[in-house]
Amino acid sequence: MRAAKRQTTTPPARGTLVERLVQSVADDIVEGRLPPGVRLEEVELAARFQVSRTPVREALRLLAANGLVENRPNRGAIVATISEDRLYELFEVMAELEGVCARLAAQRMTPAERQALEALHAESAALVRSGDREAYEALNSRFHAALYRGAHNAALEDTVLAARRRVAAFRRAQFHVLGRLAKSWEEHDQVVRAILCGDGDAAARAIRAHVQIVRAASAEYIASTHPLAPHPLSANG
Amino acid sequence: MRAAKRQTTTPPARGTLVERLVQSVADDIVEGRLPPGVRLEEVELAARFQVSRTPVREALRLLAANGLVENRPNRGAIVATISEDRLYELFEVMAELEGVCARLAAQRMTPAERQALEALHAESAALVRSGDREAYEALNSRFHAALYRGAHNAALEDTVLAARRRVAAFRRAQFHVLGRLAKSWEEHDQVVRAILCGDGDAAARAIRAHVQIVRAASAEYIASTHPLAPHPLSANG
DNA sequence: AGCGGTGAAATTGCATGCAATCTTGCACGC
DNA sequence: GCGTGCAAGATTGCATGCAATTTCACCGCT
Repeated sequence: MRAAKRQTTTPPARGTLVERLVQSVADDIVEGRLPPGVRLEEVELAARFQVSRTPVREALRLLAANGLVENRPNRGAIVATISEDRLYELFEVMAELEGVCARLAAQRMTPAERQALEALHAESAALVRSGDREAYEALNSRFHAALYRGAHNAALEDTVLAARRRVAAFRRAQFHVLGRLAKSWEEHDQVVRAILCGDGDAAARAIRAHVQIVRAASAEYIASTHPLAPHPLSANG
Repeated sequence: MRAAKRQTTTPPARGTLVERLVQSVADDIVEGRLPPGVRLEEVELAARFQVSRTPVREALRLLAANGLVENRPNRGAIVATISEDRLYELFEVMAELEGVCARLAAQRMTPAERQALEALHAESAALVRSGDREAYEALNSRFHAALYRGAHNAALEDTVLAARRRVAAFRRAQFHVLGRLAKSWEEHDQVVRAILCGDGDAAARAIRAHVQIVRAASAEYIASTHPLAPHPLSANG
């Protein structure tokens, strides 16, 4: 246990072990390296991270509390799966929460925050032209995060970020649908304009529509690649 | 903390140990038997529940993930404290989430659900007349729960229930403020009427106003009993 | 007296071991 | 042939022990 404190993969040993495990596994799930349904065995994870089972267990329970893994008592943990209906529900929650954030942000953002949001938005325009999906997605996250923060309510921010993490595991590659990049930017544009005008209701409507469109795009993409749940309802293959 | 083991309701060991610990400690916090700021030492809890530290640790981490306890690394856990500003934020989140639920419920509730909501509401009227605060609070919880369920979105229901648990630890005894019972019923009445009419926006407005009033009443009560945080700046504005 | 260093006690973090439960493969009986 | 019971392996649940960190009282110094 002596030299186990220096994981050359992660620069320094920062934070507690459990925190790092949670972060690492959560990233793997959200980034798609651990697809839904994969079993997460404690001994295997412990071996991979060179730690004992105890911190692994605690990390798995935390991830289960965050909705990223399912923890069946005495039956092990798996990466959270989701039905089409449930994913629809999660997107609806996201849409409503982002709508609330947008409305409050339109009312409360400081001039500096409005400028920063506009700057992010302008910066992403160049990525639309170059078609850099990955960079656009990164900026997209920052755009939405700025919106959440602009509501000036840390509890609301935490809530919507948690919802975003849950949904992120299932909505990767939304921009793979053709033409989504430019459309996404235009939808953002409406949100930005409404916020700069201080029209909270318009901003809420715009972002709710945006998320609903993202939902539709994600459903389309997911349906075209692999069925997430054994839902033989629409078994048109 | 002597005869606190009045758990005659669940004599058999159902569920996993950690689940029972979480439930028990969460109840103690929400019901006020464990006030904010109290230290939760692992060995003490382990001794009280006659278990080892391992399940206690996992339970504490889960409670921390739920926002009911604060878990400082290497420094132990305490029952979650909250500043006045943060409590205000939590109430705002509650108000917005309940507003979303009310709007969707007005659109989606089945006739049977509408009848059930109306029945709950009518039943609580008698408790207002008799002034039975405790019974009213129980029915109040069921009323709000029916509203959440009426939105027909399990993810939304989970989200708002989690927020409600977080805020519950700090809003006990809202009905101690004089006359709150009758006013609360009247506010509910507006919500019920709007839902029965199918007017989602009106229902959302009504329940948001209701929660904001509850917030004010709670703040009043809390300020009159004990200051939760050393926040001398009354950011009333 | 006030202040900073120091070491022991207290407490948490992690590792390991055993018991309980679930899974799986196979033999047995219908 | 196929379903059922059962036992061995695999996996999780919990207990215990040791290491690391924090806390705090005590002591010496300015």
